[in-house]
Amino acid sequence: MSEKNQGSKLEALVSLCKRRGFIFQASEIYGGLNGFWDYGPLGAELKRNIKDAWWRTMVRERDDVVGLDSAIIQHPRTWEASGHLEGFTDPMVDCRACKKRYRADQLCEELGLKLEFETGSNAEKKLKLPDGAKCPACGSKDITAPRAFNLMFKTFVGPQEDTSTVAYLRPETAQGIFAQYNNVLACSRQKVPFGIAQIGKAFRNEINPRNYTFRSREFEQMELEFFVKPGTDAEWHEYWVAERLQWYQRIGLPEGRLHRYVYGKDELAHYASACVDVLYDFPFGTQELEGIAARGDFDLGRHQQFSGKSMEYFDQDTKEKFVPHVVEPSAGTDRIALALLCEAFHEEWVPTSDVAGSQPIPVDYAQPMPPGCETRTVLRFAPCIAPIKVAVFPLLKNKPELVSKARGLYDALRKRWSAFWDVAGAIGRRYRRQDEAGTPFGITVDFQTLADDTVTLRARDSMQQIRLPIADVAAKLAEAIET
RNA sequence: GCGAGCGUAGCUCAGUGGUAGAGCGCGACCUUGCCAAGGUCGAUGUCGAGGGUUCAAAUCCCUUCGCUCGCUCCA
Repeated sequence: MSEKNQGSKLEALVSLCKRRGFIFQASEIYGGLNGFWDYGPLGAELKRNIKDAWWRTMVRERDDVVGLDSAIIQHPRTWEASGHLEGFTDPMVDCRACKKRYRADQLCEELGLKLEFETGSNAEKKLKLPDGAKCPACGSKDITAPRAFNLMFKTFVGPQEDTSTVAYLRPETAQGIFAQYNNVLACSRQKVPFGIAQIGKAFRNEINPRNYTFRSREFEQMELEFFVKPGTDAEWHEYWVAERLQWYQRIGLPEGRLHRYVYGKDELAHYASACVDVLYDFPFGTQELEGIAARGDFDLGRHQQFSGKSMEYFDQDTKEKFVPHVVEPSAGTDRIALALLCEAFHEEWVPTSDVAGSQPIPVDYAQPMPPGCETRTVLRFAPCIAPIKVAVFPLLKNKPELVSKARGLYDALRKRWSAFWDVAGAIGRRYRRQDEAGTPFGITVDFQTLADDTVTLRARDSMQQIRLPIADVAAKLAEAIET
């Protein structure tokens, strides 16, 4: 598909997400707020399903991982220890002549110079460019003073606003895990190797949020910190990369559009021994869903240093004492939600006024629509992550016996799955509405149901119907949804 | 943050100084035996927001917010 078509595909998806209630712009009634998004009824279900799938795979189905839900606001020292307070500050300069922008430190490095501090008694140190600094592009010396960008959201604990009460909204959930490492270890009876998993909101004051929800200022992370014996980092890192790639395929992202980016030695943070990003082919480019990093003992070591509390682990078998090394698979829930939406979104040509069972064909954007066809928009979510699993319809709403029979089935199914009830309009319209919501199954109660207790089960992707006894419905759905 | 473009109904968009529109969608009712069907009726809205010019502003000017693209950034 051409770049233009990719762009219009994303536009069509954005429009559908609003129309059907997946994603809304945050604070829209006040003109919106850059970098923030709200999830509507279907989006909330979708995200919940992603998080449930992750938690099930990473925590419940494993013996060696336990969960945590730590506070968004941690002691400010946390961010000194983690390096975020310093490392998140990228001083930037602009060339007034040619309008290019640079990171001040990178600009200086390029010119073989060093960034300097303003002389003065200001409590906050101000950076300044050294003499001789010039724009590498146009050579102009008319460059703005470095401006500091702290990418952490700042707030105050308690009603007093001064430097003693400054706190930050966490830029990642990981540090809450490291800070509670000792407590979790003590209560969970886990032994190294073991992991602590957490799902939660994180906040970054991104310079320029872009690409729909891809880079947001408030977002949700799903992070595992997996603690291993020093020296076993590499094998565990490899293990988790493979595990995670498998998980993405299970929730419906095909292998062909997933990629791994292996960091070169020169790209790694100084304490890291390996890092692999899991990438997905978004319409706007191939971008990260998750980073899996082998971080050594950097995090626990730093917290040990800053808190004065020992983070050492005593291995009963070998009688060794060590600070565990950590392997960190860190995924972005909102990015995964966006990837699933992009992957699921399809437009198809379907013959009009045809009987049930007509086969849809994928839209060929290079061709005009064949005569006698119309476009069907369908979200082909994997059943396990579809916001609504099944919709139940009485064939006609003005026949009370159909309505009450269908309602009974709906009430039974909704106890187990998220289900949808719709009596309004023609049956075909109701099917198509569910196609746009990504609902994999539609069940219709008709007059034959009243006679023999069978219903039709219509599949979203093929538009095919089968007839089966009501007694078999739950098993049939479970087969598709719960595998 | 810089540059360019854009912002009108839920969605897609028309409307260049003079009574805010279309298609689709949405709601109610009727009809209707399985793929966006037909009929009748209905609601769509501070034309992104604020200010200015004008007898008169969706339209012209300024500011601001948001979106898109490019630059930059992505620890």
